Amino acid sequence: MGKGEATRERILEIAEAAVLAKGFGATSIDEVIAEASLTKSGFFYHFRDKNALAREMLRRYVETNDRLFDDIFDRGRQLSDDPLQAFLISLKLLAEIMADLPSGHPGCLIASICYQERLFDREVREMTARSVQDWNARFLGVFEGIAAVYPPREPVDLHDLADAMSCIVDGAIIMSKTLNDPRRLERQILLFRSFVKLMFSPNQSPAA
Amino acid sequence: MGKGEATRERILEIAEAAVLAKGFGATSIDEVIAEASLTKSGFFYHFRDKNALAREMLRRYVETNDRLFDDIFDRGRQLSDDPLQAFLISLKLLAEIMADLPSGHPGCLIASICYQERLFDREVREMTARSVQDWNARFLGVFEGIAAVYPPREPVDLHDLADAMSCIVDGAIIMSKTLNDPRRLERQILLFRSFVKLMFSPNQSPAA
DNA sequence: AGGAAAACCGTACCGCGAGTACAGTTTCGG
DNA sequence: CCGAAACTGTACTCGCGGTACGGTTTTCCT
Repeated sequence: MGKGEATRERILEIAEAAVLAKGFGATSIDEVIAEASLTKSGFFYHFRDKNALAREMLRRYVETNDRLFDDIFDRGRQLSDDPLQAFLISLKLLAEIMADLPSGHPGCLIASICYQERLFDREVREMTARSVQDWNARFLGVFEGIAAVYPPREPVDLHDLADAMSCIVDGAIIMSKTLNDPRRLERQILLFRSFVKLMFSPNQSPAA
Repeated sequence: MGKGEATRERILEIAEAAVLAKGFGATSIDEVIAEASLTKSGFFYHFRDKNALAREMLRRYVETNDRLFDDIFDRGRQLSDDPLQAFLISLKLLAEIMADLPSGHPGCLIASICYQERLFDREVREMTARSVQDWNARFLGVFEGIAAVYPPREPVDLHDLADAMSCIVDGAIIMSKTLNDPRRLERQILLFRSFVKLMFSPNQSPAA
């Protein structure tokens, strides 16, 4: 990694934390460059404007999350051949990772951008839409695999179930941040896990 | 309603739409007053600063939502004496209302504030936390009523279930806005409805 | 009707942050 | 050691939040 690239990464990291805490519109370049020990000229050498910064931040964020999901679901499949069990394991892993974040989840950049849409150009908004759709498609694949083996107890649209994954995580992040209680995120993920388990588990009376 | 109060309402309405679309930090007072046909002096006559505006916006938003929930859950209870059925009816009503919003849900002000927390004073942040807790408590009461009659199929913490309500709505609003597809919100509410139904329905084999 | 208070308007100003322009300087890699 | 990459420094424009304050209209109450 060249020196320039390292600086870019440093800027992006600082900017992301600031944007998640205060919003994009309220994040000043002056403050970012102060923390990065850089001059304004230095900043604009790397990013032509604030929108370029947003694009790179988003690209970085999506990439990181994609890798995380890849890891988690790969591990789930490694640990069980059964698609339902594999998914339940993955969800547990996800919950653990979220619980282990030192000061809670810093926030979802897509949600942050969503609430400031008019600030960004079309390209950024298309990137957010695309990444959400990608995640939905990923989960849809998982649920289709499960449903092929275990018919759902209630009639359920697998698309909606796939969407629910992102919805719950995003919603729970907001609640965790608002109430300043990081554990809520973990608990909501585990609750969704219960739901999936209940939905696809073979129909039988509970052991007494 | 006096004339001053009407102006205040007009300002709040315009500001809310702008904040939900662009974020608080990026919403300029100049633009708000232009749309409200008001001068800067007029604005500062009503609100001492931007934080006072935020406080009033939030108060208004919470009040509106509280009334909506009151209505919906009252109607549910009117239409069925059974707590589970009443809740399922209320959720259906909620889904319908969300689906009928002409251009989709405009956004959750609490989520918007959450992603710009550092912009607001302690009072505003405490108001958001308090209102979320109130909603959670409301739903907890509902689920306790249901669980008293129908023991849940899976061991579930009713607090988590109550939290899930707000999480899903908030998350689904974000997805709806990001994908520009208002129907997702409705569908997620109905999916949660299926979950509750499945969780508390008496254990029996499905009719063949 | 009249008068006081409420609800504004106009103007002038300050400071901060985004962004531009551009010339000069350091640092790194081949 | 040379050229490109990675910056620094300075100086400027413009829009926005916010202040100050005097003047004007509108409303409401007696």
